[in-house]
Amino acid sequence: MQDVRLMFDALREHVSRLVPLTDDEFLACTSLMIPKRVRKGAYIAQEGEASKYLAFVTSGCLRAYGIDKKGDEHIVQFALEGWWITDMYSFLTGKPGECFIDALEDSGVLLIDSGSFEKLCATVSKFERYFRILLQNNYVATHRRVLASISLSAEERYLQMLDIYPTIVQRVAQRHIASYLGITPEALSRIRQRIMKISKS
Amino acid sequence: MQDVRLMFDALREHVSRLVPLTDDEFLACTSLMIPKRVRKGAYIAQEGEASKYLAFVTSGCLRAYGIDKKGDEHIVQFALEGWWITDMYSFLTGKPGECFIDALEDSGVLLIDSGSFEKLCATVSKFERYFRILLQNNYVATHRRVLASISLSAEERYLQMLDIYPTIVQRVAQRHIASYLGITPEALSRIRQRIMKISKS
DNA sequence: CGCGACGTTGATTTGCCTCAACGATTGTGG
DNA sequence: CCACAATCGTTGAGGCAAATCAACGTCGCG
Repeated sequence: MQDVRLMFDALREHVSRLVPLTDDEFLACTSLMIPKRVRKGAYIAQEGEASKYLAFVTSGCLRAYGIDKKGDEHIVQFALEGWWITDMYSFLTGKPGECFIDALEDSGVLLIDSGSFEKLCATVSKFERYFRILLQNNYVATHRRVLASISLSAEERYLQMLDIYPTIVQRVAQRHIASYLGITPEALSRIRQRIMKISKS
Repeated sequence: MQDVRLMFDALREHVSRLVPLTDDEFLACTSLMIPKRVRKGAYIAQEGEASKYLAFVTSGCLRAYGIDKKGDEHIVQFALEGWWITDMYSFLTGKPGECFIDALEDSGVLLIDSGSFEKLCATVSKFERYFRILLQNNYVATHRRVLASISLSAEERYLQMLDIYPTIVQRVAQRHIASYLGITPEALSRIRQRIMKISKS
């Protein structure tokens, strides 16, 4: 695990990429964020419980997932270093959450609760700007995923994921990739086998 | 079609619901927005062409859709009165668009180009705030849709849509609903038939 | 070492797609 | 005002991609 200083450096680096910050502006945010280690398998949000925090991942990997009535998991989002993750519904409304968020690797996160988040946006307009831009980018990515899910075959969706998120495919267990794509682990195994054969010939 | 004044009233009404505005603040935005009628079937964005505008719908109904290599349409989003719609990728980057946006009914929209949009957000911080909140709400809705698409059957997705967007299901042609759900019109027809029978018995 | 989780492979089933035909509705030109 | 074409929703028959169920080898870990 990295030093707390390094965690904040990572955050500043990522914010500055979209919105340059002065030292003072960044300081306003560090005082509101709680550094935390999350061990592999540990949760930062659980369905049915209010999830107060928005998390910035400084190291490791987390996932957000829902559970259907058959008890199967369905991964809605992965978050590697430099990504934000939360149960947005619960974060915004304060109501019980709709999904689980846990760590797939030993990870480090910076947490901010919704009250502090609103205060930060209201006080430092550059942060409001930063999150507006971040959410716009997320809008593009998520709408692409929706389009893929209604227009592509399982194999095409896997190839698209390999293209867009090669790192995730490398680091995460295959059954989690399958879950993210909306298919069974067996189906993904066969798809990979098919791709191997074709690319060899 | 409604009077231009009414179109701006509708916008103000919707913005104020999230962020109260003074007359001056709202004025800054009216001067940047272009009112326009969009006849049924007319486009406000086309794939491959840069789409400069973000649109607020004051009346009628629009849709955003992509076309796959077989030539089939896949609807990513509907927008009724009070909704915003754009090809966000093209709007943000200025690059050629990824989808088409056209009107399903005679409609009225207020258009703002990306330059004016950025200026508005930079000048009037309440608008930046408004869009940040709007995008957060969109985040919740779109992630729910993703979860539905990877975890629910076609019938369950249809029932969910009936629950969340009953107005859209009423107003829009069935094949468009099918397209939005990622199924064929035939499949939707059979699903509806099955539901009718069950609810009658 | 032995247990459990994971990925693979095979056999079977199934939900939805594809293709085709049909009636109902809409709108269009003569 | 009516014939006509076009579009839409429905229904049926057959096919296919992916799910399900089951068995097996491998690996990491207690």
